Amino acid sequence: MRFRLATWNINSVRIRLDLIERFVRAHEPDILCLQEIKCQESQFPFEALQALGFPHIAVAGQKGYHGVATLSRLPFKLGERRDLCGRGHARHLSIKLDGAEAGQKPIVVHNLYVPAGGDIPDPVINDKFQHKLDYLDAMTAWFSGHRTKTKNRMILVGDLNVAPLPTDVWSHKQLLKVVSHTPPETERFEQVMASHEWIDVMRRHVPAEEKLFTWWSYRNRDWRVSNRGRRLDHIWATQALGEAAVSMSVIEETRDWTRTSDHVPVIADFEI
DNA sequence: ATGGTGGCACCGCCA
Repeated sequence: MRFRLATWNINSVRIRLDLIERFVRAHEPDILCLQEIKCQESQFPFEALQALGFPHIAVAGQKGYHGVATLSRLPFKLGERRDLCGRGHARHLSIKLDGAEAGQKPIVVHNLYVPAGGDIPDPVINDKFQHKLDYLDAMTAWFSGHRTKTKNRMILVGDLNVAPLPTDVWSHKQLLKVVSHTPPETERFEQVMASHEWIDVMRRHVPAEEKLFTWWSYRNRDWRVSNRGRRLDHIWATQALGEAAVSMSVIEETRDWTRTSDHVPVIADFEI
């Protein structure tokens, strides 16, 4: 079984349907995980996305903010929608892929949108930063509770809003005090990864010495020239699927499209 | 050192 998985923080699914169509036609993902859909499930453009070749759709939405959706050409069962910090935010959704081989566990795909954390990296005066740290801790606790780390077949994708490595930001030194790359965040990020021996699929394909970004601020006019990017979007796999991710690519071309998202899609091909 | 942009929904919030 081979499938192509893509993740993209779309920053409003409703106003970027044309860009989703353009991306899907060019890259033909079998599963597309979207974050920041910014709408309720009742407002979600099911018909338009089904028409793009995704008959199977799961949505966790809320009014105006956040929200994730997983679109699939392959049949799946809805897993769960976790509210990790109990604030009623729609930030997680998991699915279980059908068609697994006899005797194998299903493949679970987690789609996550970790809180951005606000501007000031101080949990005492900035509750949004506290929430982000709590959210990462809750992820660690959650995955620590999973058994059979080597046999569970799970993929986790999404906008995790942390750039963990020095080469995941345009300037390690200048961003150490900027939310997304501060030590309290990157340390927790490492703890989440360790909690289930998650594999960083993107870094399996691009050496840690090389810069690798998935997000460029809207505030930099010429994003390609200034290249002040960060790697905020991630694809992880459990040990049982680590070798199955046979290729990975960051689709930078979408960042040049008119009225696009500030995040670009990341694709991984799995050969199970 | 500062301000720079964008979406949604409300008369700012969140990113």
